[in-house]
Amino acid sequence: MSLYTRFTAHLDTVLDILEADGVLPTGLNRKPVTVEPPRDASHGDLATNAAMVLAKPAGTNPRALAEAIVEKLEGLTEVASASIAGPGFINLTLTDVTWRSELAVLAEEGDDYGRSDIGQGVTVNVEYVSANPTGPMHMGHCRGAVVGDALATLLEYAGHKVIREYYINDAGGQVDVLARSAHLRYREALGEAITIPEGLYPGDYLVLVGEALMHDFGDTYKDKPESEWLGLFRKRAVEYMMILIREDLGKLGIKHDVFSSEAELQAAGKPDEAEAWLRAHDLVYDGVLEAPKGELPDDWEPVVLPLFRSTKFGDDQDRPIKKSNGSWTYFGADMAYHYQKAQSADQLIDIWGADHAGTVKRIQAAVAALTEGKARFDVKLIQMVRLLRDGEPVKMSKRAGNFVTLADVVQEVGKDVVRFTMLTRKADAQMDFDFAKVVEASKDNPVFYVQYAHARISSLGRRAEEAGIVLPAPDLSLLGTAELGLIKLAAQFPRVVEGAALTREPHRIAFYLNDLASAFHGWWNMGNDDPRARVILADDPALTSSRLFLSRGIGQIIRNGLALMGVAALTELN
RNA sequence: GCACCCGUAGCUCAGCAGGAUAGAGCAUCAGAUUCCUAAUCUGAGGGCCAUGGGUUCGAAUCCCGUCGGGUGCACCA
Repeated sequence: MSLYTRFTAHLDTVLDILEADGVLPTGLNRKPVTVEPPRDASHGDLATNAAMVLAKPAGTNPRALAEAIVEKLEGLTEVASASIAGPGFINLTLTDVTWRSELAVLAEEGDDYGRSDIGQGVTVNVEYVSANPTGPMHMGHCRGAVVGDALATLLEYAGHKVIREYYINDAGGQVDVLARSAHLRYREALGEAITIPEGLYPGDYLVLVGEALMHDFGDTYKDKPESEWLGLFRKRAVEYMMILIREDLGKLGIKHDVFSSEAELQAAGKPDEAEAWLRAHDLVYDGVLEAPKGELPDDWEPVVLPLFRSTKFGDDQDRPIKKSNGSWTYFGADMAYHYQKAQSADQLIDIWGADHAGTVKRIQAAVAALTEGKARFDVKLIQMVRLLRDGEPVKMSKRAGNFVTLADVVQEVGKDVVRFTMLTRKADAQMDFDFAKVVEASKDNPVFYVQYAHARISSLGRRAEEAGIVLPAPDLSLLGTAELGLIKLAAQFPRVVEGAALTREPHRIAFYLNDLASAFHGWWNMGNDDPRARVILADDPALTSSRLFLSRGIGQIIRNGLALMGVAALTELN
């Protein structure tokens, strides 16, 4: 239990007592009551707004209530002092012993320091990546992949059951194009000279697929009409693409639990089931869409389509679930897919590129309809990443097939750098990824800065050994003011993890680690001005041992934080 | 025309489950290196949190309008 959680419980007990004493009426809503570190450290270690938010419903004034609460809180052994400030804040200062013992807790819990059960075992399905199976992964997919994966890890750490899922879009027109492109490469593998026409995928990665297909089928389908091979080639080419994609994901350290196929979903009749249910509830009807506002497409004509009443759930327009040729729209299938996911999870999260922002409302409407409002469902939009090389945008053309692949980037800068960097911005803010900057060894680069702190800590252990200092058991009472400051920041880690999990914002971990690293570097550098402030003091094994203990604690937190981000901690820099 | 996202220091961005005097890095200026890795650190200046209202004891944070930027707008995925 984190220190903050513990004090929330303490405060709760105090409020119970005040209720029993008749100072507070029973049944007050305590939800707005918070226990947090104050922004300004001079206000103490913890602050609560309890008196302010409860005074009004209790029919008393904040100061009087605060006094009653303070009186009880002062009785706690962990509290050094409690005071009332401003409009009714209660500020607590904890004893040094309390903080020092938190350091012992950290050492004791190790890799689990920061783990919590706030998720209460609720199952969350996180669907991320879901790149079309028509080619290798490129950098456009990267950020969503990392954010989704880190979020999944974070939720697990916070006590959720997590299903990591990938939706294979293998039923649309683009996989026909893939099949035709693969067939062309197949003919090429059989010795034919080919030219790639406009509209087919030109990428080199299909050469291998063509060769594989040649091994699979010999020349059986070389000159056959499309109708004889299209379905088969589609299926086989998608399989090969998924092997490629899994490999790419593996390079980023990402492994999904479930891969769901859109084609299989349709073959199993899931969209039909969803449609039938929705029709029975008058949520699907046959109708004609209004002409789109703004510029009218050339080929627009009114047609009757089965429409889902997404307007009933806040969308601007009802949405077709089938095309005029009778096949399912992407939305029609996706709707059924989300319904299927909701069968095995309490909550759903989709990680999407921001270019799909326009379709969020309809899928949320569909989930609300099909689960009758029971499943929490969030769509997290991931903004674009601009690739730069020394400040200049990297030119890419998907049509020419020369997009920057994820594998190339991982190869160039490394998995850990890619993952960390992708988490140094809030997901819904655009970001730049500069090949030069992300590997720069300077404090401008948080990836490096955090790793450097960890490397320094690791070096301390080695140094102490080399110096041959015989270390006694650490005596935490030797740690002074500067060390306590570091401990207080370290003790916030569990709170940061909880906050990141609740708001589903994994980037908070990266920012916290940067702050922690900064505090550590500052502490370390005190040793430059004052040699007595160094960690390793050959003539003072007791102090050395205590400071090493603290350093290791900081190192532990950096490792825990990095682990949540899927990044390995470095023990030395090269 | 409509919807969504964004607007915080000169620049890049945190902070937004409402909390006290709005933070960090870069850049600028002034300092620290016989050093446990200075690949670092210390300090200073720099803000009508786009704007106008509203809710609240309290708003950068929540709600509405306006302005500015980005994205997407029929049976593409």
